[in-house]
Amino acid sequence: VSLRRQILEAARRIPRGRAATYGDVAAAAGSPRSAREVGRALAGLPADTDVPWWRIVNSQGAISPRAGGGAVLQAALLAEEGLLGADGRVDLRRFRWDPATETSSAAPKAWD
DNA sequence: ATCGTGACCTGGA
DNA sequence: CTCCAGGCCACGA
Repeated sequence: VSLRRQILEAARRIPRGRAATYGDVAAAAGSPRSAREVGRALAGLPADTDVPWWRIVNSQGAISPRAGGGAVLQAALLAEEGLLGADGRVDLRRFRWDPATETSSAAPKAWD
């Protein structure tokens, strides 16, 4: 369960207004190749978890098609944080979370 | 303990 | 855009 805990701890660090990919979280958890395990860990989260699971999307910036019933809620939450683009996907170029920048609102570097 | 199967993925063709 | 194969981990038999 160690890896799973690592994953959840990493996911919990994602600040508001930012999103991360499954791969990012896996890497932050110390297992870069376990993106799928991230999805599995999220699937088992309790409803009252403090983990911002909705900020985790796939490498395309899209909500995982296998996200189950939570997909709709996820889209709503992402939209609320202004992360969702017009195409229904997160623009990772702008909002991708950098594990190195701890809490900070660390200036999301300007994009263009 | 081993073995087989499945999973909210990812990158390449 | 779709299809294909790889790789890591957890779980049940």
